[in-house]
Amino acid sequence: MTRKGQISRERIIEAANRLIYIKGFNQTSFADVANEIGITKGNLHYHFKSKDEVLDAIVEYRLQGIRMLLSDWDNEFPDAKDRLHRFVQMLVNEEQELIRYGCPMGSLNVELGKTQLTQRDRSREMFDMFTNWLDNTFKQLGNKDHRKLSQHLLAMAQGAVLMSYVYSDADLLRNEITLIRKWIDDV
Amino acid sequence: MTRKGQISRERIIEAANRLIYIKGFNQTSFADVANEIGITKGNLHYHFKSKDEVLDAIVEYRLQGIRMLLSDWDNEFPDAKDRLHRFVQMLVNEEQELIRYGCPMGSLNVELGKTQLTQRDRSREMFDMFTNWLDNTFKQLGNKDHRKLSQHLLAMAQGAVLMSYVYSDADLLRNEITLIRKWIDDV
DNA sequence: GTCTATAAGAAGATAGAC
DNA sequence: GTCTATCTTCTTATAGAC
Repeated sequence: MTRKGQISRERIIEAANRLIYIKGFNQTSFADVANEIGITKGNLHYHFKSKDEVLDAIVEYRLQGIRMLLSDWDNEFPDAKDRLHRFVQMLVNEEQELIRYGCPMGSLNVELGKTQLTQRDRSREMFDMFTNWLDNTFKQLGNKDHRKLSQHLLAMAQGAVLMSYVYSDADLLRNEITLIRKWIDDV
Repeated sequence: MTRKGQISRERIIEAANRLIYIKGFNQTSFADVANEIGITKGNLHYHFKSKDEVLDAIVEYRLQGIRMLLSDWDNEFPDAKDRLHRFVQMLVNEEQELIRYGCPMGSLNVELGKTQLTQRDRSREMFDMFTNWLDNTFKQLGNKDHRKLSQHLLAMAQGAVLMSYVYSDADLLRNEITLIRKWIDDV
């Protein structure tokens, strides 16, 4: 693949990723994505034969991002509890986007889970990545119920984001974050 | 409106409500709904001029259901804490559907919040109904932070349902329910 | 009220010129 | 690689017969 081709492909993935987060997968058309970056639908189809392939690329792109994120956290925070707090800090850093558009991972899974089961299976890997990372972190804290704890932390985070998204309410999110932090301290 | 007409309208709303829960709003077409109850698309359009009107009717239908539900709980459980536990019991009773299709209220709001803001505002009233009811219940328990507590309980419930839906995992849901119940007891 | 027929547009996808 | 043109299918919606 040529250098120019790689750049185009990357631009498509980034634009599609953003649009799908904002508008949802089924509400984002080839025309939307093509328009966004100033190419035609035909050209887009040269790079991706189907919408399904675009989704595949987006999920892979996101997985790669999560992989790097978790790797960075592992390097930066040797202490397990610090890592848990870093996880929660993500909700603070992304506050505005979370309130406006919800969790990119959660909303995509909810949407695909309804009717696109195959695609949903792939997008679930994003959850797996966080679940497994949290699982290891709780294990390192010596907790026997590490699996349950990792799922519970994810559930609290998802619930907090969903509610603050429903009500477009930053205070709601901040209050939930406080509660989650207390929970982490008490674990 | 004739008796026969009312029956048809009711049947349409119930079928559309179910399909929209299972498939999502944007993925449910007029043809789907018409097929489901054995009428034609043209006939459906006689009863509802637009898809938006169908959604309106569904939201009103659901609100009515929630209104009755909460009213029943108020009558059956004079004790505030019993009422909170009755709320959580809903997650047990609806376990299979929640795991398969998620929360009807949460998933609809997530979907509409992306691009259909007007319709989303209406569907948010379902959340308002629970929020206000829980708010009153916590107030009755004499808690100063009643608003925060009601939002937190809803957030935990939504997070629990979302995670168990993502993983199609009844055990995950049951474990979360146990934690929520403990939280209620400690409030 | 319920039907058939049809319009009008959007969407995913393909073919072929450049 | 990128474009234009076209196809097909689906979806919302309307018109008019019965």
